[in-house]
Amino acid sequence: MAAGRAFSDITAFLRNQTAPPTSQPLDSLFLSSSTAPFLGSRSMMSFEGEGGKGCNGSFFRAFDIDENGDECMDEYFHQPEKKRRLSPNQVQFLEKSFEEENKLEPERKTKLAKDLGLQPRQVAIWFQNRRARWKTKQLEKDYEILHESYESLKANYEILLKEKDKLKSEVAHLSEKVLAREKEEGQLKQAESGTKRLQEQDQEPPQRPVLDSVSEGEGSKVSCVVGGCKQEDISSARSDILDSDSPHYTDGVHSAVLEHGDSSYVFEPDQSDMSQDEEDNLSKSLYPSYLFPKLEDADYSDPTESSCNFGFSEEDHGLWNWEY
DNA sequence: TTGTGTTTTATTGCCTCC
DNA sequence: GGAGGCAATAAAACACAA
Repeated sequence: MAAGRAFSDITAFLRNQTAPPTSQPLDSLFLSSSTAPFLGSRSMMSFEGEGGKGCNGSFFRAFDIDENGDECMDEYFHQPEKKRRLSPNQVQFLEKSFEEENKLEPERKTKLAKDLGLQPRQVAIWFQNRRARWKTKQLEKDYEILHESYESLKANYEILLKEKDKLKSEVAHLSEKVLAREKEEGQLKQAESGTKRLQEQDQEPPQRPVLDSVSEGEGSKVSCVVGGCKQEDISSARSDILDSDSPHYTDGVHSAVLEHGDSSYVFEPDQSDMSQDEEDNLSKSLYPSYLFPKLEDADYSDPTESSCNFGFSEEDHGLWNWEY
């Protein structure tokens, strides 16, 4: 490498240049305290001569001219201090060293300074600034990672928020249906009690035991009046009423709900206006276990025996067991 | 060429550690 | 108390558009 060769040649040259007796006063300047103007950086000009844009070659010119007299050199070294950038080769060398270890022990500092023809303080400053740049970069990286993580969490949060809203509106919709059902049941009971009263009025005075009339074959309607209504009669009556405006009530699910008689347990998704996909989605999104703890407590082992099966078929029960 | 923004080198002041 | 590290800052060097 020509540049590398030039670099080592110039380094050697510089090391020699600081030695001559004529530069003896300069050495004392180079070794001056940190508070004094630092002139050691002038040695760097030689590196910039390899192609550095900032090079004005004044160092060498100064020495060339120096042969003609001391005034020129004095003039050069008394001009205001100017910063000199390190050459690409010096920077490369320092970078490699930094990669190995970003802290600088005194021995390493001295060695680096010697190898590069720099003042140990310059090497220390370079490492100091390099650590600062590394820290800044690291902070930027950390920020980037955190930002990505934040964006991801935000996206998830928004999805969950939408899902929550959807569930909320479904719950509201279903609550409305439950209320409507309760209202219908109330009307039904009113109608039944009205019928009872009418039938009681039609009865003869209770001179004979009621059971006699049964034995006389009055029919099941009479026995219903005395012993309380038979379940099937009531159920069929309810079905008659409800079926008139709710055709889908005739399926097993809804009739079972009615048989249970406790409307507070009624939970009936109206799937009549949904496609199969929507039903599937609803099944997964609508019935998370935490929403309906009562259902969680119910025994689904035998839907026909359980008083808390809510009229759902066995395949329906599967919907309640999915993990949210 | 010049104005302006960025990068690099160097200083200063403060803090911690031995 | 001195050495060394760090943050903040100054200032020179550099890049680049107009």
